[in-house]
Amino acid sequence: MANIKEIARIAGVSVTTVSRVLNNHPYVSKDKRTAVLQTIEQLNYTRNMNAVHLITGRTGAVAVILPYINSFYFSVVMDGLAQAALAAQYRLILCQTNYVPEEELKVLDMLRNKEIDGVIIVSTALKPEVIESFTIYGPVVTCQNSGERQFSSVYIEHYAAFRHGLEYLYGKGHRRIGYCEGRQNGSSASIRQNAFQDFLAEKGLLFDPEWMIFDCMREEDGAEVARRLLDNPDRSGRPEAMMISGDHIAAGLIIEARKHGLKIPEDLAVMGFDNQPIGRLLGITTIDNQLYQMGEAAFGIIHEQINGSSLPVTRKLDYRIIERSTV
Amino acid sequence: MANIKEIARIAGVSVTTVSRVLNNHPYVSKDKRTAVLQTIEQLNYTRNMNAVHLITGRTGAVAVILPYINSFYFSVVMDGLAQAALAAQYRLILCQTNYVPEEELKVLDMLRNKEIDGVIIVSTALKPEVIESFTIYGPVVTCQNSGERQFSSVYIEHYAAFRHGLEYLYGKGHRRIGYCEGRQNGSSASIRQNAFQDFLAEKGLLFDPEWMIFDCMREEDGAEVARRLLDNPDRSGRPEAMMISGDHIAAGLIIEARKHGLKIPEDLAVMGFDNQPIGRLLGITTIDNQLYQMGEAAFGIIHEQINGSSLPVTRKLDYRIIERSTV
DNA sequence: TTGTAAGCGTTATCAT
DNA sequence: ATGATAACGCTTACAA
Repeated sequence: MANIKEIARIAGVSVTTVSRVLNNHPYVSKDKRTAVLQTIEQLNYTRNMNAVHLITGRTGAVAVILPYINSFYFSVVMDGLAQAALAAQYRLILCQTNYVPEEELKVLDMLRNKEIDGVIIVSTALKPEVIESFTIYGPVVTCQNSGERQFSSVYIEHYAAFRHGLEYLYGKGHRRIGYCEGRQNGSSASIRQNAFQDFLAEKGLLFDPEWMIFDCMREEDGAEVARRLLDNPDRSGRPEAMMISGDHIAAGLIIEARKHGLKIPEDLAVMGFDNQPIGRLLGITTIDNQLYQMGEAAFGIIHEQINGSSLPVTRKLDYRIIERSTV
Repeated sequence: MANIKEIARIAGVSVTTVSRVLNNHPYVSKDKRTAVLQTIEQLNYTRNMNAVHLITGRTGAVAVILPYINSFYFSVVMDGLAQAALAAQYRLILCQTNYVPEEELKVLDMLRNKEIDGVIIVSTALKPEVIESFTIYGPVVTCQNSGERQFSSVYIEHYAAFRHGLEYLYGKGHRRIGYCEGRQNGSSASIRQNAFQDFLAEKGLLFDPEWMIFDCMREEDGAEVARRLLDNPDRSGRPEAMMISGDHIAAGLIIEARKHGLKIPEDLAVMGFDNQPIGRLLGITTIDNQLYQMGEAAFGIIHEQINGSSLPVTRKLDYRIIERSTV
C-alpha cells in the first residue's frame, strides 16, 4: 500500500508538501497541489490513520458505556449520542458491558491507552470515586448526577420527577400506591425507590412491601405484576394506583389487567415513566424524561471537553408529566 | 506520560524485554520480568495503543453500519453483535448513518485507512457492487443476502418467510389480504413487497393498492392504518387479514381496531413480523426471524475473516411462525 | 512557498 | 535469554 513518501517521490515534492495538501494547509502552490492530488488519485492512496493518531495523540473516537443496548431507555440515549457524534464527525465505540465492572474498567483504560479521546458513561456499576480517578487521563461524562465528584454529568432529577408523579397520583385522590422498578440496584432506580419511600412516609401512607416490585424488565413482567395483584380478591387489599418505571412495563400491566376486566383508571390507576411510543398508543399518563436530549447533551459536553475546556460541567434536564388517561 | 523506553531504562533492561513482558512472550527471565512489572506499576504505565495499531496494522475494532439504533430490529441485532464482540475482546464502532450514502462511504473508508479491521453492514443504502469494491481493503459482512457478490453475509430469507406467513393466512381461509411495511425502499422491505405481490398474483387474489401501506415506523402508524381501514363502512371493502412488518405496528393496529369494536381475528386477522415482546404480550401471531442470532453470526464471520480465512461466507438463518391468537 | 529531519511509541528482525 | 536497531507512516519544527 502506498504511503506518503511514495506519493512525495512520484509527485516530485517533499512529504511535507503532501502532508500539507492532505490537511488543507495554506502555502502550497497550485501546481504542486494538483500534482499531489493527481498522484493520490492514481495510486488510490489514503492516509494510515493509526500513524495520524499516534503523532497527534488524538483519535476522534469516544467510548460509550452502557449495560445493554436493547432497551428503550438506552437505545434512545444512544440515538441522541449518535446523531450528535455524526454531526461533529466523531466516532462512537459502543461498549455494552452488562454492568460487569471489569469490562467497564477496560473501557476506561482505553482512555489511558490513548485509544479514545473521551468516555461517556450512560449507566454503570462503578463507584463515582473510581470514575473520578480516570479523569486525569481525559474527559469523562456521565448520565447520572456526579454530585461533588470532579467529572461532568448530564442528568434528569429522578427523585424530583418521581415525587412529582406521586404527587400527581395523590392529587387524584389515590392513597394506596404501589411501585414497579427494573433492577433494584441501578443507580437511578435506587434514587426512585428513595423518592417512593420518602413520599409514602411523609404523607403517612401505607407502605406494603408486596406493592414494591423489582426486576420488571420486559412487557411480560408487567403482566405478571397484574396477575399477582389480582390474586388478591379483596379490592381494598390491592393498590389503587401504580407508579411504574418504564411505559412498556405499564403497558404489560394495563393490558393484562384489562383482560381480567379491570377498568383503568377507575379500578387501578397507572402512571408510567419514560414516555415511550407504546405509552402514547395506550394513552398512558407518564413522565417524559428527555432521553434523546440527554444523549445529545452528553456528547456536546464531551466534545467541548475534548477541545479544551477542562472544568467539569453539570447539566440538569427537565422532565414533565404527560397527562393522558390512565390516572 | 511514561513510555516503553523509560520503563526499560529504569528497570535496567532493553525495550525489547519490556515489550516481551507486555505481550507475554516467553524467553524472559523471572528476575527481569518482575523488575519490569514493578516499574510499570510504579510509573502507572500503559501502552499507547496507537503505536501498537500502527506497527501491527490491526486495531481490534470493527465498524457497524446501520440507519438508526433506536428500533427493535436494529437494537436486537446490535445486542447480538455486542455480546459476541465482548466475548472476543473486540471493539464495535457504532455508525448510525440514517441511510445517508456519504456517511456510509466514510465508514467503508475507515477500512482503507486501517482504522478498523472489518465492517459489518446491518442495513445500507449502498449498492452491492459498491460494497464489493471495498473488500480489497478488508473483510466486510452484510446482514442481507449478498447474492453473487464477493462478500460475506448472514441473512434470513425474507421472501420465503413472508410467503410462508401469507400461506398461513391463506390456509386459515383469508382471501382479502393487506400489507403494512416500513420504508418502501429498504432492501429487505422490497423483497417482502415482492413476496406479497407475487403471492397475491399466484393465488389469483385481489390486489388493492390501498391495502399496501408503507412508512409504518411507529406504533401510532399502525393505529392510523386501523383508522384508515375502518373508514370504509362496508366490511367487504376491507381486508380480512393484514400481514404486518413489525409487531409493534401490528400492536398499534390491533389496539386501535379493538377500540372501534373490531374482534381480532374474527373481523380482522393480523400476522406480525419480528417476534417482539409486545407481540407476545398481545398474543400476536408472528414470524420470528432470529435477530439476535443474526448479530452473533455476523460478528462470528467477521472475526473469522479478520483472522485469516478470506473466502466469502454465506450463512442463512431459520425463521419460524409463532402461532398465537390473532390469525 | 518548500524541504530536511526529528520525533510519536511501539513491535519485528536479527544478532549475540 | 537479551539487546541494538530498523521499521510503521505520519506531523511538525526549523531552516532555507
